[in-house]
Amino acid sequence: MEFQMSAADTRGQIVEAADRLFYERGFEATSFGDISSVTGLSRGNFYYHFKTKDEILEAVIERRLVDRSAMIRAWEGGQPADRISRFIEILLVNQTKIMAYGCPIGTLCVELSRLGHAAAPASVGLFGLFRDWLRRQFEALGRSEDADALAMHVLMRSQGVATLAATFKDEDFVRREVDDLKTWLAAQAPVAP
Amino acid sequence: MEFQMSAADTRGQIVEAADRLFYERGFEATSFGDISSVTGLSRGNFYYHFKTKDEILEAVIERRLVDRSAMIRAWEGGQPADRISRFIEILLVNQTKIMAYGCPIGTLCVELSRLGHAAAPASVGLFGLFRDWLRRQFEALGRSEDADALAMHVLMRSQGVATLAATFKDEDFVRREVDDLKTWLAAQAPVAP
DNA sequence: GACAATCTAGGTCAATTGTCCTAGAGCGGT
DNA sequence: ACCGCTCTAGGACAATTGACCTAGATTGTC
Repeated sequence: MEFQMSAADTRGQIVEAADRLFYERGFEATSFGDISSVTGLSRGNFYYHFKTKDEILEAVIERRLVDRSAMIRAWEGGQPADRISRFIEILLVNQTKIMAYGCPIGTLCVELSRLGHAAAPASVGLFGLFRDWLRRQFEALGRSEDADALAMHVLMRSQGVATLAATFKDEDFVRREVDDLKTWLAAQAPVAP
Repeated sequence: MEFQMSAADTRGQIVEAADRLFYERGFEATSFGDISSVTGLSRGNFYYHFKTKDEILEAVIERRLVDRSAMIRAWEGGQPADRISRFIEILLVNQTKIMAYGCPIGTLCVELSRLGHAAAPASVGLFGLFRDWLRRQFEALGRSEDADALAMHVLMRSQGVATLAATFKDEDFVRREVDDLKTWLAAQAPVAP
């Protein structure tokens, strides 16, 4: 190579490629050869930046945590119900990818949980991020009593839509369920303004 | 071996073990060595009964189709709403396994769809089985107009509950969502008897 | 009891896996 | 120009993978 990249850039490149591949193919199904092909970096180079494949997974989870935190932060404006709506609309914004690969968080959690992987709890933390945030929105909506249950309900329906979208690849279904979920949401406010 | 099993028994033993392992670990993550350990049969023996690993997968899908068809047939008694309730209650009956490995159909469909596996459409057929059956129940319930959409809605919520159950392993959540889904179901009948 | 068909065990094969090692290229400071 | 540190490439490693092969054990039929 003529020009050497800074270590941080290379590391970021690896994590970015791994993030995408872990989503599209799954963690176990993604090999170092795959990441090597995508990044153009040699396999041996990975072991300067990471000791094991599991360490790359940790970095990917951390990257997603940062990314999703920023996403949530960008939703701060507007009423609580509008913020929840933005979460629901991820299903439309990322529709193409979801129909092809499912939900990046849900699929990862199930895969890691199933294999009893050490990083499984960390991946659940990704869900926890949205769960806590949704709970706070429902609290702000005046539903402090069952805020967490409502948050789980929204997560549940998002996951269900993502799974069936990846299975049947039906755009109308996604649109319909997003509308239905929004209708449900509108009925959750205990008082009208 | 002292006693030779009939070919059908051996084949069935392989498919049964593969069915369980494909569920618990996933298709790709399950090796011939794993199936060999569980069944006590030699690796080489598999290739007398199946040409490839994909052929075992086809047999597993076929086995599940037969199994789920029988399950559905056993629900024939009672009112349409009661039958749909039995479907919903799978989440409680198989709660332990679902909390450990997710839904056997949903996880398989997503894995095969993601990898672009040739057997992906066949696995979607497993969903189709329940989808069609649920649609017929909603038609019998007097909801011919949107019967399929209602069927997909029930499937969607089941998948969502299964995914979050496998993620958070929260029994109360499952119980709560099953109750909620039944409440929703009770509100779907256009006329009371 | 002998024979042919059916079934099984175990070995071998090339390919791929995650991991490790080392030579050396690129870089910043002197 | 030199040196030491950071970074990279490419090969080697043992282990595991799905697939294939073949000798022989078991079985049913005559």
